[in-house]
Amino acid sequence: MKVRTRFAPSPTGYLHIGGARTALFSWLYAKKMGGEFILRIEDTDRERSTQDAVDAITDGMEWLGLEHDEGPYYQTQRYDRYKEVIQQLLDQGDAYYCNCSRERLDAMREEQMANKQKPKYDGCCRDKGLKAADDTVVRFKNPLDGEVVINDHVRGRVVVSNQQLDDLIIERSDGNPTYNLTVVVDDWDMQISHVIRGDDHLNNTPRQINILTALGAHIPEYAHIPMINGPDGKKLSKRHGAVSVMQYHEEGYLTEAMINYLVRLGWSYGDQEIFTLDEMIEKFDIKDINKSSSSLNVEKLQWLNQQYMIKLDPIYVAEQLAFYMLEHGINIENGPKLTDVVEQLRERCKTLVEMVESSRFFYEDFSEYDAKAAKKQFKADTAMVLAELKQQFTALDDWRAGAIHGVVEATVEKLGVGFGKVGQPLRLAVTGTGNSPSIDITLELLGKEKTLARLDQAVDFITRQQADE
RNA sequence: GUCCCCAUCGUCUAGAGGCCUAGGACACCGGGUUUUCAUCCCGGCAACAGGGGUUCGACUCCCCUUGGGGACGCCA
Repeated sequence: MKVRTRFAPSPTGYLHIGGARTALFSWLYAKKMGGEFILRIEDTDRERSTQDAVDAITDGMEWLGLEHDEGPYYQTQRYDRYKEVIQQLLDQGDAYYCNCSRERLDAMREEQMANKQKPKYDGCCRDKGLKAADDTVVRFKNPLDGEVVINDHVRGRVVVSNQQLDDLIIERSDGNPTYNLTVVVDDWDMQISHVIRGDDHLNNTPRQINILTALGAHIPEYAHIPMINGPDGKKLSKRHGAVSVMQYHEEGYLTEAMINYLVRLGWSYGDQEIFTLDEMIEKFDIKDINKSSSSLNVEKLQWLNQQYMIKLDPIYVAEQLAFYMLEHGINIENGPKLTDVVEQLRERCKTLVEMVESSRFFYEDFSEYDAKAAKKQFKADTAMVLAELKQQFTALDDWRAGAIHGVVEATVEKLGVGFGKVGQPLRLAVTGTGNSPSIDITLELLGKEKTLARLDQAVDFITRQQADE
């Protein structure tokens, strides 16, 4: 049987990190097995489903590179089919109409809780033979006894007694089908071979298997993967910051790093930490997925991101960087080539957004210096050092790192001071901060004109500073 | 409350009864390279939740306790 997996989000919000990983695992497995990956939008909750959320999810999938081979299917467009299946269930006596009021249901639940029982529908209308009416729902006749066995590929054998289950609603009084019915019908119709989903659905699985069985449908393989917790080990929530995968995009992470981080969360292949996409596809296997939930750790993501910035082709990284430059209002026409920036800064930055900020001085002038660095580097005699440097640089025609380095060294010698007395003030003067790539390369990329202007500006600044004291 | 699931360093994880003096990675702390900051290299800190079994032998198997998570909706 051909492997067909699916990702079936409900469009009620952004694509969160847990969903993204579930999608990744499904996608990887399909790719590995030469199968297909299907995208299905579960939008039967008309109150909460929005087009914006659909867009947010597809944007996230696109950013991660998780292309689907089929779909997206929308459940709201398959209502005729659900009706048909509900009718079939009704006809064969596996479903019935129920007119119990919400009040009665609520009261019953409360009483059962008070009696320390598991709340469940009591089957009140099961044998009443009610006809369809405005206030009736359709319930599935769940088997009264026996048990359902799930041979989960991650969890192993899970057994649930039918006595724990109840007759769930498959069609609301407004005629809309419910989740447990639509999933079953879709997984069946779409010939899904492996249902890979979050383990919050493990409890739904026995119900779904019962419906599938009543329908005479083939039961798919199941793999319930654990949840992802926040850095504090508690349930993921907005308080933790980045829950939406697109937020990581905004913060300057590469999709390669994100995918690599995600795949290692709950899955491993020996001691290997870094995987190319092809390696992932080759080495991924459901049986190697962990059973326990894991917590998010941004430091590791950052480390991976830097590894990828260093490892990937600078041309590619520069293309990514261009997006952030624009986003952060930097005109890249005003400075060095982005590939040069990438090559010089990738070992000093964890994210592309960081790289934007660290390279800003190449493109934009500034009027303030890093206070701490200024206090340390801009001393009374610094103006003289910088003035001397300016004079030397003005006379330099060969504006390349090697020659620039020579000038700095000559100045150090001429003034009879340590390199630190020259290099650091120079760095601060041209970048506004205490750190940058090596000073000669920094100057080469910055250009002669800007270097001279900034030396002037720094001399001015120091002179005024002296006057103030 | 009832049912289901889970449990190795702070975090991600290796470990399928002897290979474990429990390995790797991130983070952290030292040291080296680097006339800035990083990168890189070397070293260090740090875990089998607790208690019972089974076994010649348990991180590995079973049971209990504890702790965490999930489900219990005319949400998905």
